[in-house]
Amino acid sequence: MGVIRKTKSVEALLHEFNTSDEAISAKQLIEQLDSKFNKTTIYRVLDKLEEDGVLHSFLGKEGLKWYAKCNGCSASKHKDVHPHFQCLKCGRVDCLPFSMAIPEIPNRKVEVSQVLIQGLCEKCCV
Amino acid sequence: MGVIRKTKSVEALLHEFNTSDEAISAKQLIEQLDSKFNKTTIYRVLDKLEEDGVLHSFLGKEGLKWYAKCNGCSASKHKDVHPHFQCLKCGRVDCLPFSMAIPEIPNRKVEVSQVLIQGLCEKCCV
DNA sequence: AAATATAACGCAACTTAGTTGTAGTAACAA
DNA sequence: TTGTTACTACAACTAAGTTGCGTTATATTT
Ligand SMILES: [Mn+2]
Ligand SMILES: [Mn+2]
Ligand SMILES: [Zn+2]
Ligand SMILES: [Zn+2]
Repeated sequence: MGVIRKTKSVEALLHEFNTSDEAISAKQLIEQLDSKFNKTTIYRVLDKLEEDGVLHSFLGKEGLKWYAKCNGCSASKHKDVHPHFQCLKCGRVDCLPFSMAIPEIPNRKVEVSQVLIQGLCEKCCV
Repeated sequence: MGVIRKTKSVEALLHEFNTSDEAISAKQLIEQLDSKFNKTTIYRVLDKLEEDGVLHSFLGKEGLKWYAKCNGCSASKHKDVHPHFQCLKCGRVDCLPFSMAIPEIPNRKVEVSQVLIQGLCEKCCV
């Protein structure tokens, strides 16, 4: 962790991610914590937590930014790469606990890949 | 909604996609055709062409909307599903001509999936 | 060829996720 | 307790994309 102070907003955000296993969108966090923190603060803390390897981010269905806890990442190395799943009915998003093989592509150098699978989640399936 | 008239904007947009094999972002089309058509028109024609199975859309790196030609799709069935590649250096995007197997996920019903691979393109690789 | 119906157009105003600049405040180490 | 500066709130901004509406162009009918 680089230089990050234990401020109220940092603790509130970490609390959100520690009391849920799902991903949370920046939008949702801003709504939830609206009375307590300014949206700018939330965006900046999220940035910082990502830099420090505490969270990772990705884009969901409508191009919104989502965040989720990292497992075993650090400021210097983000190694926790995996696909994400978004429910088309309730909108919830979570990290899928496996990795997908990315094929080599002729004449191109693959560096990252992001996979977003969409469908019905456990709760909406039944 | 099959009723589409052969207007100047429709022809101009189709021309863009017929003279290039790459995907093109809405943003780029608006810039390119700025002197000829209003951006609202461009967005609406792109919508229409997608509905009609002429184009398909997806989100790129920064959440921008990209479009590319469909192969063998129709208004009733979009069957042309494949990953996309975006170059981290020049920003260009194209369709990858193969399909990726999406794993089944326990207790979930997979419906769609979008894969965006990022790295260096053919031109930027050397 | 003219009249008609309506799809498509341009424009301006709007929406909204996310960003930027800045002056004041609070965390933490000295 | 004091000093440094990371962090915060606020307001103003950015930019991709959307919406409403009066006008224009395309295709169809007469
Ligand atoms: Mn994840
Ligand atoms: Mn494609
Ligand atoms: Zn669901
Ligand atoms: Zn390139």
